[in-house]
Amino acid sequence: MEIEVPHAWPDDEAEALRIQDALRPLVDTVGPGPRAPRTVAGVDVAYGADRPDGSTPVAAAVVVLDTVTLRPVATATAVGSTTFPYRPGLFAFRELPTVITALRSLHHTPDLLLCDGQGLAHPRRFGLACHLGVLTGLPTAGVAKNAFVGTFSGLGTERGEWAPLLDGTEVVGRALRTRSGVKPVFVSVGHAIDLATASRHVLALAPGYRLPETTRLADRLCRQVLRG
DNA sequence: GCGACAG
DNA sequence: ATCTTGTCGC
Repeated sequence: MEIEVPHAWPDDEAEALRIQDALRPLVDTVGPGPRAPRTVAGVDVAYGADRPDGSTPVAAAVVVLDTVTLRPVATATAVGSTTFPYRPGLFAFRELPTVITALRSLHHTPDLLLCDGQGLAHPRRFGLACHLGVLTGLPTAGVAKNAFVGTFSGLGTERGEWAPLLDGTEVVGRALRTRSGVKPVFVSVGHAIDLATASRHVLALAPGYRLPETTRLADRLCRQVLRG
């Protein structure tokens, strides 16, 4: 698919913050997004050992699933390297360049993109999923294994139950139980979709494990690519 | 000032 | 994220 990147990739923190500020107003937090997506893509990145020159090997994978069969219908991968260090809140600048490369080689445009990490549940309301949504124009949502900002309480123990993720009084996402008795995942809006719709799709994509099949398959693929 | 901090 | 096999428990 075609992706226009409106900014150069920053090499320092201050520039990265400026880019987030500039792109944040472009996020569509209303949606409602696809009610019945036919395909959903999972995106993930794996890292190798830091090189002596300070760069880090990166492999990105995109796996498109048919929402009915939950089987892959298309995949794309890319390898690269990063010099941007890991900084909570600036995660996207470390991962997105290679992810964009992979997406550009994808011969299919999914109805929804699920990212590993946060969307609006971010200190400046512009997590990885928001950033990728703005760059691609596709509906996106974040599915994180841990909360970044926000707290929740009163979450039931059964699969399907959820509790709002609150940052002060603002709902920034949702703690969603995808497996009974197992730690929830943290869903937040990325772009062009609403929270309830995004959560519904995440639950449907995770019939057997805590993480949705999209991210499980993307995770497996990028690790495989990183090796050889 | 101290600790926390998506992947 | 990554370094890593078996193992305790439902």
